[in-house]
Amino acid sequence: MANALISKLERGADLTAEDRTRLEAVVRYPREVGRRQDLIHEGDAPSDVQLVMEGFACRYKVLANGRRQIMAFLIPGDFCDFHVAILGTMDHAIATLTPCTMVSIPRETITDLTMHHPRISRALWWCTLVDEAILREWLVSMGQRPADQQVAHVLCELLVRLQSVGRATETGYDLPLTQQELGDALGLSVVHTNRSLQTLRQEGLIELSAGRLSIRDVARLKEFAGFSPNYLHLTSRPNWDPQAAN
Amino acid sequence: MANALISKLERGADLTAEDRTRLEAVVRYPREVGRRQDLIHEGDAPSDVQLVMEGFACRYKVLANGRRQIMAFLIPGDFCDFHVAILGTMDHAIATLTPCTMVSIPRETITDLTMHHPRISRALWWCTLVDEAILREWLVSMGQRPADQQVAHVLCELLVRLQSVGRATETGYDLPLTQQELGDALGLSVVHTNRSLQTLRQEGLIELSAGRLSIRDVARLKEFAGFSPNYLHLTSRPNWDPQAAN
DNA sequence: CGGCATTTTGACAATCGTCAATCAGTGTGG
DNA sequence: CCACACTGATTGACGATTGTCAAAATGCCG
Repeated sequence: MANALISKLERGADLTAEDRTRLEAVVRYPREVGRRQDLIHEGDAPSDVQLVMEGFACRYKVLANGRRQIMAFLIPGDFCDFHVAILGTMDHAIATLTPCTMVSIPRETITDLTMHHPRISRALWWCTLVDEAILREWLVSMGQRPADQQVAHVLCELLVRLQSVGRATETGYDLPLTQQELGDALGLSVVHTNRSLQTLRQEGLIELSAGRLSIRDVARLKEFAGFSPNYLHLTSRPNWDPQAAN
Repeated sequence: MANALISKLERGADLTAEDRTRLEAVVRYPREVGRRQDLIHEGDAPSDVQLVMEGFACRYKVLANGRRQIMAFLIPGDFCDFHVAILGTMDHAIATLTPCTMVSIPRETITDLTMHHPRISRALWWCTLVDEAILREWLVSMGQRPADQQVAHVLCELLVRLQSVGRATETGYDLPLTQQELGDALGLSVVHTNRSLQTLRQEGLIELSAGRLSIRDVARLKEFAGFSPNYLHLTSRPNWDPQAAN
């Protein structure tokens, strides 16, 4: 499977062969982490930045009342804690949802990339801003879409995101999440998440079992969800010449 | 009233006198915009970046069914569309909520600041990451907090944010939003927003009338809301020496 | 087979939305 | 000064969505 980080960054800026080589070097020493392991806790100030190369992870917060909100699904190519280099401490926790392959990048490497490699720096900015756009869309979903459309929407989003790093076919992908985890992400109870999934099945929109999602009619699912991929900014970057900026 | 942008950036990085002078120059030509004016539409690709110097604005999206979700309140010192320089097009719209004083910054100025002024660049990164943290906290609120706590939480957040740019006292501030606008931000109906505010009043936590909010017991309101300001990252930045990165 | 996590179902309750009416405040024109 | 219109806040009645609790069914793994 291709290097998900590079696939992703290529969408944010035109990298040169040298940029790619440099990035290859950065992700050279992967490590394996089991399922449901905390990677970073709230309040931590880690010195390395972690990157998901394989598997699913999530950002989450647990409230005093014990309720958990998952705020992002991290898939191959996603940074866990890029912010820490600038904000200092984590304001949320990160955990794996499945067994994952992770890479640690020293903070100095990040600083070097952002200071001396304008195309990579720009691509990293792009990643951060897309993450923010995804958060906004989740907020829209939670605020304004009924539960079944919300579920449909996140399934569409994962389809597009996983496709963009070569982890999904045209119509399906491995979805190794429990309904509890899905519900924690959508602000729904397990029971209601389950019933929403039933609706999608009964509508003939999806098949989901044993961790495998097959979308029976992608166009119809997207329409049902009100999904428009523009917020993922996968196409039509503005032209930009790093030399012109000097 | 002090320059809100500089107050804000100072929290993200140690600026030099020269940095401050440069920023002063950037925000020199303000313009006035009336209440409830669209500043940027979804799909726009503006060439300037806009900045709120005075007043309240918001990010929002309108769905096909006509429902609106406000995804951020923009207060003095906040950038409207910093992303556009890198993402190309707006994936959401921005409008004023009150009469506003705005400043336009050419995209080239932004590029110059980010490329040649490491402390300012870092401060801008800081702003983006804090915006993202605020979004995450809104997501937590919408997903896991009941309506009255949600209202209390956003009131606490605005208290702290407005204080940090000198627009709030220890216990209150001008809140020129209608309950409809508040509800659109929280994913609640007007009616339910109203009833949640009543609860807070009856609990003796706040007084709100004629656009002025007085918090009768800040500590108790924060406790009621489950508010912890850590996600705003107003204190304890990591030490960082721009020279060391070279 | 047994044990455990996960999914599914049913019954019921709580939260929240919708609709519609009323009330309060503000500004305008006569 | 008052009638009027308009916006926003508030209230009541009711219904829909979603949550909670508890139990049963299913699937997976040793």
